[in-house]
Amino acid sequence: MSLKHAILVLLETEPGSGYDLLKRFREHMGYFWNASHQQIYQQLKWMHEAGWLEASTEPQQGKPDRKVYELTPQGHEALLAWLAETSKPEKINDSLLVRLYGGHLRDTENIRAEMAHHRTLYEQNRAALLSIEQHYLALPKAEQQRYRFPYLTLRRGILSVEAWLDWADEVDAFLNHP
Amino acid sequence: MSLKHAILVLLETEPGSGYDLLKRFREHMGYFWNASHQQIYQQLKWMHEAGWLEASTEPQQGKPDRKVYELTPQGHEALLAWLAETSKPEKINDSLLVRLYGGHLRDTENIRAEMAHHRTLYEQNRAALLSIEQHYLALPKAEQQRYRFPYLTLRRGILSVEAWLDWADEVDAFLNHP
DNA sequence: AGCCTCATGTAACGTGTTACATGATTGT
DNA sequence: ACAATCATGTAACACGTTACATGAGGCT
Repeated sequence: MSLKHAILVLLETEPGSGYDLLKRFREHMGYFWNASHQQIYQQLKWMHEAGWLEASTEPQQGKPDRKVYELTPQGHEALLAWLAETSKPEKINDSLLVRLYGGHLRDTENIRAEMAHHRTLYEQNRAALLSIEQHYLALPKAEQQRYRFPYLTLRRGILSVEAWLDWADEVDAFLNHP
Repeated sequence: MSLKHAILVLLETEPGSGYDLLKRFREHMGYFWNASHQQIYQQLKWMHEAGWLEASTEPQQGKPDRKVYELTPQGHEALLAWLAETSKPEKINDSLLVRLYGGHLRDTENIRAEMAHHRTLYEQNRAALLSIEQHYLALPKAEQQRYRFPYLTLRRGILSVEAWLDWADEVDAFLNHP
């Protein structure tokens, strides 16, 4: 619900530019957070104006300047306050399920194709997550300890994708024996 | 991503008022779609103006008038066109995971309490879904056939909640043996 | 007396998407 | 030649949330 705070969590660990954040979201949080670059720049601008972030411009050769942001004490406080809040469960709005709910209005082949397409994406996703997990499990104990919280979120990604694929098997079985 | 089309799916089966739709979302689609009454009224207004819906006012005694909507041929067409579109996987933005990712900035007790709170909600949810499933499985074959697509979405809800609870067990084990 | 359900809506704000805009460097 | 990556942003629009507003009837 709050991209602002997701950005704060990332910047707390290490300062970075909008572009850096985009990559960090994709690399480390892809299975539970998604944001476009436009939105990241908008939120950075807002937080900068609100005094949560400090910006410094790093000139580069042959590339546009990098605008590196880091937390101010106010930004740190805003993050801690948010982390202490009581959270609500996520709102789920899954259009694939709406589309399936209305399956009687569709051609079965169309549904099968849609499921197959999504399955491919989920399978690729699962492979990527499992390989990240192998990488984590190969780390020495001390390193594992450092990344224990991100690892828990990775496990969520894995269990989540596997549950989707199990469900997809059920759907396929259903479509094939109506 | 499209409340408009979720509403169209519901109204295609049976005409209804904004208030009816709110209840239908809660009763039949709660595990994959959520909308507030304000938003439903806004979208109904938009779709009425766009010619997707026709409205008729039913006066009632001692209660405000009901404004019942049903699909126009254009609305039907819009729905079929949407169902035929290629869909993208849902965007996931799960703030609980952002909060856990930043767990090193938090008190462990605080995390445990948050997890326990969410667990209670998910367990209640699971119980509700399993009871709906029992009800479905007790129906005669012909009725089961009629509700086969909604049943598939129900299965998604069940597998999804169970996967969350499995993950919560892992998190608890982790927090207790750090 | 106070809360829940029925039943509708507006206004302001916050969040997210799509399209547009620029421009150098590196790889195929 | 063409696409990708690096790096930044604005503008318009779509979608969603919170707060406000009204008013009857039933339950505890």
